Amino acid sequence: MPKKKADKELNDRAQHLLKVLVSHYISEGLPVGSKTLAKTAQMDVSPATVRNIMHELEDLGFIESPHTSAGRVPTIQGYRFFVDSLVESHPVGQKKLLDELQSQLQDDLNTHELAVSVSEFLSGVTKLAGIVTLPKVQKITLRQIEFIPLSDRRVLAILVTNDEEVQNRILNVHREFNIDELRLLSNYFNEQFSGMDIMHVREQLLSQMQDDRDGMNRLMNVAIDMAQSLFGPQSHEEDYILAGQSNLMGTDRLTNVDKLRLLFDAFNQKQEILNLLDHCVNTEGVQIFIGDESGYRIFDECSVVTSSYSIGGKPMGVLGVIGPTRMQYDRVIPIVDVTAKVLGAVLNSRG
Amino acid sequence: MPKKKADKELNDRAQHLLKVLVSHYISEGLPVGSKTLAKTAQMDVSPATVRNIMHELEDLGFIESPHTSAGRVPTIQGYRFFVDSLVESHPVGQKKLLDELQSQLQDDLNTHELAVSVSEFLSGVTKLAGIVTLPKVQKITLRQIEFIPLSDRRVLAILVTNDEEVQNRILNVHREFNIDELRLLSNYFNEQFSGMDIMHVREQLLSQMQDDRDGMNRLMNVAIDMAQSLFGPQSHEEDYILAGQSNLMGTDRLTNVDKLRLLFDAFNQKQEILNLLDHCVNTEGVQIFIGDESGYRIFDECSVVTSSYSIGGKPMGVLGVIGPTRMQYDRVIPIVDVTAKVLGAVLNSRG
DNA sequence: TTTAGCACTCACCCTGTCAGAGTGCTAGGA
DNA sequence: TCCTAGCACTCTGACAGGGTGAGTGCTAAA
Repeated sequence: MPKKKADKELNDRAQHLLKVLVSHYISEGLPVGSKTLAKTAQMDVSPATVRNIMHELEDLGFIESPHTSAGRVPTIQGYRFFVDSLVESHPVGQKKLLDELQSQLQDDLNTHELAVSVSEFLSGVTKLAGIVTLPKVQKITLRQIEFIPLSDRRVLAILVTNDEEVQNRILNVHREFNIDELRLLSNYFNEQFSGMDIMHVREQLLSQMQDDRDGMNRLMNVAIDMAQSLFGPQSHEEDYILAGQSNLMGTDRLTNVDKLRLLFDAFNQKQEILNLLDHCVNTEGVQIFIGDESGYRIFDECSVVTSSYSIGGKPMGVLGVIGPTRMQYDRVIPIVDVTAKVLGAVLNSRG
Repeated sequence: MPKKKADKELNDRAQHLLKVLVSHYISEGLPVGSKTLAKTAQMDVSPATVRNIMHELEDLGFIESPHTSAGRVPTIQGYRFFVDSLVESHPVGQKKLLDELQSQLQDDLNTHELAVSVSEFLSGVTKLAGIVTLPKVQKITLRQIEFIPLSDRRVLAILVTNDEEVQNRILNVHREFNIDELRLLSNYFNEQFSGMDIMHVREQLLSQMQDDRDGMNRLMNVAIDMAQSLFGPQSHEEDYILAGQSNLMGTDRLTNVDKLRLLFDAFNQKQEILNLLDHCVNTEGVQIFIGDESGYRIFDECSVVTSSYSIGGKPMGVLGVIGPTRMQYDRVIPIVDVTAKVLGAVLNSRG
């Protein structure tokens, strides 16, 4: 039985102390000293012993002292250990939580409104910033299409997809079309493609393009011309819903105005945040980025807790919360987890 | 010639000193003392004289001292005087500004995108928060309408109005309609009402309701049923566009986290801000609220500079900036003014 | 009416002191 | 070999005291 400390391993006692320390620091926000820790840990060891162990923990990089004679504070690695050791720690209260969320999600919300509700729920219940990406609907079923002529060789296309979602796009076309031509065209589209997956529509139209175009009727030619821009990849104007940003103000060391400002600017520009969230979408379960683990400097002092939600077993989007590194992970993690499942369920039930 | 000071009036010298004091405070951010003021004002008077006048100004409530021996700081009333005395002060640089703005406003922006651009322009050029309300289009011309059946006795109505704006509404109807019925209905609507003002459509339909319904055909009856919910007052989901909120962080005394937080919460809830902006919409020219003049506590430490913009001579919306009380009014006011005019012009040119 | 001078008042900065908390180290005990 | 008690040391934060500088109010003279 090798009692000699393995360089990267912690014995049970050290692990326990580390957990207690992180937990204590999270709740109090002050560096934790050996005396306090010895008392809190309920282990019947003296502060001196605790000091020795803390020294070890510091050597291993789990904790650090802000200065010579303050207590110790968890490092990112320390938080990481703490978080990883939280396995289904607080499943309590989830039932109540679930009810609360369900009651907020009324039936007649569209997807966007649903995301807003969920984001506000997350932010409200965690007192952090909530974030919900709109579902990346990969399977878009075309239901109906209408064309309306605008001035200047532009045509407004209205796509009704997936029962209730409506998309409007303006197409620049090479000549004027009158109403009757466009009606013919929309009839053609609706007859040929209604109920089909939008990707299929595109592929089909494009493959026909390979064939001899002269052999086709005029309508078909126009349809092909339009297909590219009509069914091409779309850019949502709003890709995620953020709520409760102001909860991040004045929390902890985020009082630092410059940091906060960077963060808020990032929220507005969205791109960096989206990159991070995109990475999460295909990961099962709750994912946690602590401090700069995310690889984005903006989140230096923050942690991001996310979970992807699924429709029909396929992950379609991400939700989560953003808060200071020193957040109540034991509470937040199950909340994010359950919320993702509820949102998935709601979206599923709509077929 | 009454040289005795009228209780509420300031002689030229005092006015000048007040202006210089405010201006100096705005640029430096520090309380202004008598010596500094005497030097800056270029009036060839001694600091002692200046002190006497400052005392007067303090009695009249234009300035105040933060504590016994700091210089003086403008009160809200002082700012108000300063601002009111700025008549067309800095018309310079407007040409350049105008060009810059024009170049940013590309032709193919829809109204929403236009508002975003303008808001970002305002925030970028003033380094404050920019705000633009979406035009309150009172004259909505119906161009085309389509109905699409959804499940559960619901019908999706798509209204194309004013050439390019598209609105989607879900109607709860009393029975199922099939596609053909709905097509008949939309044909009826399009034939009868296309090109008409939407208010007229509603009135006309409602007035017909007074008549004997039994005497009408079935289609007409359905149309009347739908009219109420279809053409009723709508609620925009996004009523104004805010940009550069983060510019408000760390400015001056807004470092106060709680204040800032209140402000950001107000931005999110929108209602209070909208109330304020609504008051401005029917006012000609630039309007300025300094500190709590707006009547909203959230803006205690802020000033709001707005101007309404018009389409066809009728004010349709409001734009402006929000910043700390100590902002460069002489620069900001003409910017807001010109921007409103440009936006109006752009919207007008679209007919 | 203006100016110069003077005494006074604060806010701010720097310094020193002190208590409290926490540590590292060492020596003794289990 | 591990744990513990004790001791000396360090650092922070709060507090008090003194000096400085900017600014004021008042008064008396020009």
